[in-house]
Amino acid sequence: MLDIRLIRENPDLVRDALKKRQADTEIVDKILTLDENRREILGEVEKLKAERNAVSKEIGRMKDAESRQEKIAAMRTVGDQIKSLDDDLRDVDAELTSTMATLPNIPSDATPYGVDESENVVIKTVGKIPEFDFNPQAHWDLGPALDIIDFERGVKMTGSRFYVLSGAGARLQRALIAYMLDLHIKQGYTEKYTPFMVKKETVYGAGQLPKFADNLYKDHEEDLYMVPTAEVPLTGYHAGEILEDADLPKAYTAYTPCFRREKMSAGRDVRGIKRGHQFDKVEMYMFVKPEDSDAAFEKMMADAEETVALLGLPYRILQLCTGDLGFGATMTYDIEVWAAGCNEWLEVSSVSNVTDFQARRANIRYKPEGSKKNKFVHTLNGSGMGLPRVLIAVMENYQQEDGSIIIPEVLRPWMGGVKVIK
RNA sequence: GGAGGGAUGGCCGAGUGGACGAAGGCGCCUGUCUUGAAAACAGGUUAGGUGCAAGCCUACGAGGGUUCGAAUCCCUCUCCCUCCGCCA
Repeated sequence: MLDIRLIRENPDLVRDALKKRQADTEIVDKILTLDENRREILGEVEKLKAERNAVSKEIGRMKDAESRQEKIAAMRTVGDQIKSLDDDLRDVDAELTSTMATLPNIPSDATPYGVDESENVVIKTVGKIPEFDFNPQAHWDLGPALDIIDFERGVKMTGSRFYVLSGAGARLQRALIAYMLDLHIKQGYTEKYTPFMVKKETVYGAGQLPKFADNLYKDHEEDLYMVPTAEVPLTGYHAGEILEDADLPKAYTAYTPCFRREKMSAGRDVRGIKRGHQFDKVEMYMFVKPEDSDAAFEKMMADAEETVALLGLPYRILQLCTGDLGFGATMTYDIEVWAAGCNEWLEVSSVSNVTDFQARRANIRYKPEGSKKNKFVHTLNGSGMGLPRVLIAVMENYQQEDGSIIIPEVLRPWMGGVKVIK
């Protein structure tokens, strides 16, 4: 959610932001009209309410029955007017809010302009793309051969794009989760275990609703949503709260499964375990003072990078351009790892500075030291990281000619002595 | 799933139709006193909207209703607690 004042006072800034995102700008005019309309009605109804309040107090003190009745009758009319204006106000308010809710955040000046993902900027590439003296296999061949990924049974039980990890495969994923959480704790994050199902308001607060309604799984009986990312419960964690200046920044990490309905046709992009409807992810999340969010962004980015670097995987960092930026983000870096069998870069992490966009929706503020006025915090989120794709990269990059997979050194503490999956 | 009880400011808690944004206490802040602190005393201490401002409006779990007027009466919902049932 953007600040209505910003839109009111600086509509061109907002229009410009929408253009950079390749989005239509007429929504701005709609908002301006609704806002003007709202304030006009508000002024009117508040004047009437002030009158009613004053006269009602008078009535309470009046002794003379006749003039008292007169006042009561007069106020009955005013009451009707108020009711009708209040109805109008509610309608305009609701429309204004729902329209505002569809407006994306304003890209940072540091975000490069671009039309779509083809214009994202590669910031750096680290590590060498491994070379094999044999033909490296993709995980969808390696996995079933080692009996660590079972596609058929996943499909049998649930449907396409579901799978079962088995034996050392399941354990390897669990090792990755434990490795990531323990590393993030060392980096200064506090671990949270959150609900995996949340209320509509919680999803809305994180900015996933209304825009991504079609991509969410929902329990209609209880009106609960399955989380599409831990970002949702971690944003909701402090929703409606006023945080203490001294308690900031707050840095959290959480492991959750993520559930996404997104319907995509079968093909290269969804092959194997690249893009299931259910996947695991470890997330980093921060609540910071506005003046600290740039530095927090750099830290989170460094933390994400360390996570992939310690695994010994070749990776590259991309800065998203304005046309590819997520709905709530002002600036985003993606980390992609090289997958030797798929022969492509896979996105495993996305780190974003959301500024006050989620905080405004979820109403998360803090009391600045020595100031009376509460301010919205800035929030940042970053994956650290998406499990299936890291699993793919480990499997494919650490494979050997006989189809076995060497376990990276950093994961061995959680592998119970297993050094090679064969 | 059934029965009952409850929800008021940072916390405790009073308030059953009229000067109540809300008594009292605790906590916190400021001042007086003090070398300093404590104590005592005095004052202050919710958030949002709107307006150039003075101010005005809104909010006592949420939403609706009754009324000239609602923390207070009525309806619906949500959450919490106790007991029964069921259950990892």
